[in-house]
Amino acid sequence: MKNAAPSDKSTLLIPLFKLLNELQPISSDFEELLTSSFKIEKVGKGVVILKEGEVCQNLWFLADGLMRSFHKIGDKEITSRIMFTNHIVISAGSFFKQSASTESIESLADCILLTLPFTVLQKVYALHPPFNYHTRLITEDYFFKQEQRLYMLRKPNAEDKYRYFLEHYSNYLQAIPLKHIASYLNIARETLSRLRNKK
Amino acid sequence: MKNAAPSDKSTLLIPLFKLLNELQPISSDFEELLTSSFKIEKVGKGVVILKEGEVCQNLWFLADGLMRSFHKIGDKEITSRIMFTNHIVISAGSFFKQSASTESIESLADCILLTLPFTVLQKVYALHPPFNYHTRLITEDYFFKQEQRLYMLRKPNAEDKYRYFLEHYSNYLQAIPLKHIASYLNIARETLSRLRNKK
DNA sequence: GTAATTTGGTGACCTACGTCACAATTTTTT
DNA sequence: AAAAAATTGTGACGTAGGTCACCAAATTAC
Repeated sequence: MKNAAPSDKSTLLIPLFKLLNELQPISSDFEELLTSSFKIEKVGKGVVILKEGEVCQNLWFLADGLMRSFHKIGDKEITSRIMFTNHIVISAGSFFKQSASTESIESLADCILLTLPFTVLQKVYALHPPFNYHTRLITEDYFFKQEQRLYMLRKPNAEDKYRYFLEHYSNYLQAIPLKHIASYLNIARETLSRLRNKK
Repeated sequence: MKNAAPSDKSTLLIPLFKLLNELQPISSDFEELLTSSFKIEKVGKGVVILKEGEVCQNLWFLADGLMRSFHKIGDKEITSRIMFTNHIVISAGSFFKQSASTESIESLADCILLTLPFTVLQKVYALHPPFNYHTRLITEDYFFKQEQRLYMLRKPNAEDKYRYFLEHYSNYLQAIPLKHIASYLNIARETLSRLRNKK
């Protein structure tokens, strides 16, 4: 853990509050409520924060670092999402329905996480119903991104899929091990290796 | 159009209100507001209700019938979703952001639609903020279903994809032309034909 | 700084499935 | 009820990309 980034909650939450305020301004009271609802947590690289089969009891705001979600088919790991700094991390189905997760989530780098338990979030909603508006829009946005990913997976060949990745995530190319990118794009590690070197 | 189903709004909206009430009971005042916000519309088979490039200005509640969304790659149509009776029909990205749609939506059978324009929906939210709660949960649910579809597209072979379809939609098998199912599963029409007949 | 482990690159091989072409069947039109 | 159009089935064939095996390079551990 070489990370020397600022590590107090209010600082780390600035990007989240910025996002919320852009959707609809929030009061400083509510900001405080939210701040006190999150718990700060640091994890090193390669830590599994949610294991297949468990219930995803937390929502994480990834203040710094990189994560991926994956599930197993036989002894193979399929990377389903790659998640970046200042994004929300959950296993959607499991968190929303508080049911067993079909995927695991692990860190691909040292991470700073702000953890919000499901139960606490429900209290936040109860205390502050307008927050449903914010989360509705955020969920809509994540829905939209899922749709993009579905388009990607339907691309007719490996090259088009890789091109999609370049267009959307080129700034993260260095940080993510090739094998995870390949798995995310649903192509073989070797195919991606050839693709990026040839041509 | 051979459909002789009941055709008054309040009757057609019963399944929607049932869904809403299960999430959180709604007042009869609000039910009335919603009912008056929807417009009833019937379309025959093969009608395109949203064209690629247009803004998806409506949310539709599909009271009866069957629809699909698709986009073009070259001269090929890729079916992205198949939508059933009593489900909400939108082009998510386009509707949420009121931006140009990347997909078209067309009816696969005679349909009864209940149409709610985006602008009217915004007024509904304004008049009745708790409705954000309902739509948040509904969006979460659709998000979850998207996730399922992503799993499907990552299945390692055509047979597994077809099996997924059988498990989830076997009751609609007859109603949907094979070529659309194949396209939805991202496999060739011919492959699906062989799959279902052989074995 | 060296050993151990993980990750990425490259060749050889093979097969699942896409494509093309056309026939059979079903549905729609008139 | 016949004709036309759309949908599905089936064979022949080609290839993109998966798998296996192994080496090179980079990262991590000690």
